[in-house]
Amino acid sequence: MMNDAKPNKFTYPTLLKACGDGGIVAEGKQVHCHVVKLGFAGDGHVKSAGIRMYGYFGMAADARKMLDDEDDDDAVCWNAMIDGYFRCGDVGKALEVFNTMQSERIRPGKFVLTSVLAACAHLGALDHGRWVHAYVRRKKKSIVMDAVLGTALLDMYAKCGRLDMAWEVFESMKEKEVFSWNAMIKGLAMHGRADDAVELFFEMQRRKFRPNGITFIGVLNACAHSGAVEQALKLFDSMENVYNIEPEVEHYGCLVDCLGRSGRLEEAEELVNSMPIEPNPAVYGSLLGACRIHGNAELGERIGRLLLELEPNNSGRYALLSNIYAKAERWDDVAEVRKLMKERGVKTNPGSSMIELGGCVHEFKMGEGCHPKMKEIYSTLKVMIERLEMEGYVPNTSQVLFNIEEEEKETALQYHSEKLAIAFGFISTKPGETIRVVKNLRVCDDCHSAIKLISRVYGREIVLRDRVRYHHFRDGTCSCKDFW
DNA sequence: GTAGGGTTAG
Repeated sequence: MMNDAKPNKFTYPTLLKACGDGGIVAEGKQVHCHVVKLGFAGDGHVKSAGIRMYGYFGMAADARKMLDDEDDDDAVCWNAMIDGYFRCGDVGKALEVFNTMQSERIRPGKFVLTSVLAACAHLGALDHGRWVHAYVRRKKKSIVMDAVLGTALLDMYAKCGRLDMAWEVFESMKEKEVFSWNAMIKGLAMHGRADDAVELFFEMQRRKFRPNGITFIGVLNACAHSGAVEQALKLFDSMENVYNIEPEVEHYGCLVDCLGRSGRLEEAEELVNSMPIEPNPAVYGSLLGACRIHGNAELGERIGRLLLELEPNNSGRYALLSNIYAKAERWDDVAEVRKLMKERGVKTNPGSSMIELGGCVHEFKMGEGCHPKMKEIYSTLKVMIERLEMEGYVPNTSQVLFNIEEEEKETALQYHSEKLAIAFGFISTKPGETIRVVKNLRVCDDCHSAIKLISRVYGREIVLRDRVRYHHFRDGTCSCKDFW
């Protein structure tokens, strides 16, 4: 017989997976059609591979349709769906699906729990993450804490502001891999603990783990956010000389960031011009950010104009350039950048802050009044700001039309999203309880100084994660030492 | 008998 090579249901999971990995959408859809025609769509292996493929394509709705169409689904299918929503940027949906899965009495194993922890980490959903941790502990006979699950758990704690718990998990892990060390190093870096991050970098080598390119992104990042320029230069040089790792564009970006933040703008620019690989927009972005911090309008203008052509749709770049002009009181240029943005139809990226209370994630956007307690939140905030003003706080909103690196505009009653989230935290927690907020953009100068004061005046610890790092406010100071 | 799963960075 010559029919041996005819495709059967065993062929399709591999095929779907390959389409997903290769990002070939048209082919993938076609394979899916075949699968349906041949009646294989209900098979668990086929189904999970299809869901995963659509997730990789960024087509969450199609993935969901596959999940819902046939009812033969197991944990692998659900896991593909959770991961799919995560990839598509709908992290809240990922957690929702996890709940649906459990209501259908499918028991999560280590794979699902790992995906869920990644979603919690992203959202800053500490309570959800803690629940997973408790679940893993409860089921320790059936769920083995391997390096991947442990890493996801410690990463969740670090990204949710609990560096102490991240460390505890890390230390207790019997199985560690390079990525576990990387996650812990990055966690320390995010929290501004540069010395500890570098120390751990050496410790991993004493334990015979070889740093890789990602490890270096972690340590270089740590240096950038603590002003440890010499350390960063030394580490960067050692990449090739000692570790035989060729620096990639991201590593150059870290170094440019580090030099620039520390005010060594000439060296930063020199590095951008002399680096052996083509700088990407992120590298120029670091340089532009440094120009804002240090008020260098001359360099800022050159780099800003370049970036506006490289990335005409990135609203953050316009905001940053406009900010640099505003700082130099070049108001005509500020207006021109805004006009350019309007002409090109560039949409601003709205700031949003999340706070998790009672197992529920609340999201706030500036100027948005849809939260049921919005009235109370605004009046609380008004009272708080008045109190701060008595303590010497001066709202810093007069000068710039856009805020830091970003796009938010602030008027008397339009508070930045983190202020709204914090006010909501105040009316929803007991006195003395730590307030934890996660923001999608970077924190601005004004909010930063206001929150410092809030932490002192109201005796509250406030933990704020912005787009790149943590700020622990306590007793009038911030863990970033005002260097961010 | 053959096939489908999770982590760190960007």
